[in-house]
Amino acid sequence: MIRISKKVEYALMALKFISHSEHKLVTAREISDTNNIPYDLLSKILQKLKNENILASTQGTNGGYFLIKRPDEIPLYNLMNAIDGDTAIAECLNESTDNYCCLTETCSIKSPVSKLQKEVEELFKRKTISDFV
Amino acid sequence: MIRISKKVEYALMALKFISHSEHKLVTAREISDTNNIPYDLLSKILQKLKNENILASTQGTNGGYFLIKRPDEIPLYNLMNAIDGDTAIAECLNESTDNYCCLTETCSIKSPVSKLQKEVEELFKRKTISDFV
DNA sequence: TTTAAATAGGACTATGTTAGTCCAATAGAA
DNA sequence: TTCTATTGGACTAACATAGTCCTATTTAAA
Repeated sequence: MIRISKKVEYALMALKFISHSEHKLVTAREISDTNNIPYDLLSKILQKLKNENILASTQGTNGGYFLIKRPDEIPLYNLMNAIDGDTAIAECLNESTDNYCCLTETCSIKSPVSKLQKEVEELFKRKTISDFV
Repeated sequence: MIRISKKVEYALMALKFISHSEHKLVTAREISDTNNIPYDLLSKILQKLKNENILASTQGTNGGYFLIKRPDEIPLYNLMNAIDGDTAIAECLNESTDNYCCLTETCSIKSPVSKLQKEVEELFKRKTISDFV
């Protein structure tokens, strides 16, 4: 099963909402209420988008979030990486060394799977947030 | 995270092994031993490939499995469906009615996500087992 | 006709991931 | 000082995946 996570869906909905908003700043509460997204979960997601320099925020009363990149400058690939971490389609394709695959010696399909990985990656790099807003 | 399951990886390895074998029949044990795949798990996978009319089998001593389709006639998409069930990239895109998404009314991204779904699907339909053997 | 080798298949468990919750701290405007 | 908002750590619940165990059933060979 190959699936984009609920968190990424929520992120897309949030970014759509923010990019359509007339106000300078949009609060997590607003987004949560209008899109039926659990508030606490959404907060975490927005923070990750901030850390990835997709959003910026101001705290305190009248605070909120705003976009600091144009939607067409944000590949879906980056969004997914920011939220869920690695996007490798198979564990063994992960760069991190602590994810050593015990089949390394005998694996007969590593090369074609890598190729598939690249094609999926390209698809998700081509897609940007502007395709969703 | 978007990922093909270990089961699908095992299926690809098994199909590669079978398609390269000189013998008419290949046993689950042979495949399991030479590829380091857990025997019981592999058995289940081969049975599913049989139900999907990718493999056929004969039981009993000297029994085993054999391919009944050419690798280039088996889209990766079908393999994944046979083994893991639905391949929708988002829950809400599932056809089955018992998978009702509670965001249906408010979901703002259904249409672009559907489009992405189609593109991913096409990629996995284009790829066939012959790309892996 | 017995035995061994093989597929067939149900039920169960262990582990890991995802989604979601709870709580406390910090920042800033009114 | 109080209220509103982001920040962020820790935890829990639910679910999916991977793997195991056990018992038929089928068939060729001894």
